[in-house]
Amino acid sequence: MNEKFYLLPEEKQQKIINAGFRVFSENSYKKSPMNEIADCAGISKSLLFHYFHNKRELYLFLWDKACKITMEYLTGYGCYEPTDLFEMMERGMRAKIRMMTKYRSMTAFAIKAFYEKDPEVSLAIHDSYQSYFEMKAQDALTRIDPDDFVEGFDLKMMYREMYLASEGYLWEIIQWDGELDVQKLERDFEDMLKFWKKIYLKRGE
Amino acid sequence: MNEKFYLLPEEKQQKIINAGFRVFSENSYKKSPMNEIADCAGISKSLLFHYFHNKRELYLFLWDKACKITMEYLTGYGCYEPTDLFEMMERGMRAKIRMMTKYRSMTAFAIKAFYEKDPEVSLAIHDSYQSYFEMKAQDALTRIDPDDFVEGFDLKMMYREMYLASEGYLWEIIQWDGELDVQKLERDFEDMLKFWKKIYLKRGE
DNA sequence: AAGACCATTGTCCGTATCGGTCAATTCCTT
DNA sequence: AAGGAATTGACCGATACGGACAATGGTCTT
Repeated sequence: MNEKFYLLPEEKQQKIINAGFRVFSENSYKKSPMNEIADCAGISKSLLFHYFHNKRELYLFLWDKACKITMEYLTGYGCYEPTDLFEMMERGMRAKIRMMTKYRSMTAFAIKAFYEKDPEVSLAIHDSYQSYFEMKAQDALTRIDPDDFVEGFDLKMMYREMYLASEGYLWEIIQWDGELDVQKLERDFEDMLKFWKKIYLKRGE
Repeated sequence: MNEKFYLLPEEKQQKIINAGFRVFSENSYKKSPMNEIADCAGISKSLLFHYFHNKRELYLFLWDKACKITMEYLTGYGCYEPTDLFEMMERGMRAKIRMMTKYRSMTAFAIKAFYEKDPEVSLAIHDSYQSYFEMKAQDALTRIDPDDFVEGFDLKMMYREMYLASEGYLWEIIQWDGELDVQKLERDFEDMLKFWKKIYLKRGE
């Protein structure tokens, strides 16, 4: 890509990036016209091609951007610091909610890109994904002390339960296309957490 | 549409219909080429236009088909008969799982169609949706006897919890693009239900 | 065998859109 | 005014689009 892109005023960069997220999140890679992206960013197609030499380059740049931002959020909210399970879920969810409200189309884009099948980009996406996230996950269950929980049920089941509910929650948010109320979302999720603690934990809190 | 379509052997009808579901579920209405649908159904574009005089007609036909099948499943599995809440959730989920495995792309299509914004079809979709489903829902919570549940927590919260987890579950299924194992899915969900009963119900079962 | 009927297809059309190029224009700085 | 950078409009060849229509080929009847 053309390094001069970074010399643009922040605001203009953002506008272009967001336009890319928007269009690519609504269509497959192949059916996302550069034209539309340029229009959506308020610039000419020519200028877009001036900064990104071709479509693939722009797409991969956006993917990388999305990964970096996600990474920032997750670490910024302490999701990778060792704590107990609920604390981790809360941090993770808070990070995701914030991210989704501030960069909604980016989140949608990231999901779609992850499942993109076009051979022109799919391989690069997957490779990049591995190097970003894959090793970081899955250590959630290891830092659990089973003695904290009420007896007689499957811990994995509980984790899966919570995981699915969170996913359903995020899915609900993504679909909704009105204005998002961060505070309300966070309150909602806190309620869910409280509810879980009450039910799953011995001490109830 | 051309009524002769119904005279085709069932198998061929299905192939065309499924092709439609596939393509329309993967792209927006505008960016779903009739060409692609015909190819996917193994017939010529001309023949497709022979049965459905234009794109809009095919799209709306598919939507109607999806609604009808959904309706059949829901009633067929007794989802509208009055029972207790868990029984209802189980029936509903069983219906949805069966439907998603047998008509996966149809389900994806229905979701996408519901959110379609193209003015050429969006209005018709929404009107139709209302006449199909909207009045039927929301009576789930009314047939609950609060005495059955453990005390001290919000019933609505619980319902929301379960609803979200189910949605997350379905979302997971939709994304997965390998072969689906119905039995495993149903076992999974039954486990979730058992888990819920154990936690939420006084009697534990 | 001839014709009638009908599902199915190939071909064509006019238009629109695609990714991408490039010369021209505008804008800013000195 | 001049030079360089930012930005654009016009253009290209290719292709894809929805849709129309005449031709093909098979099957049944007579």
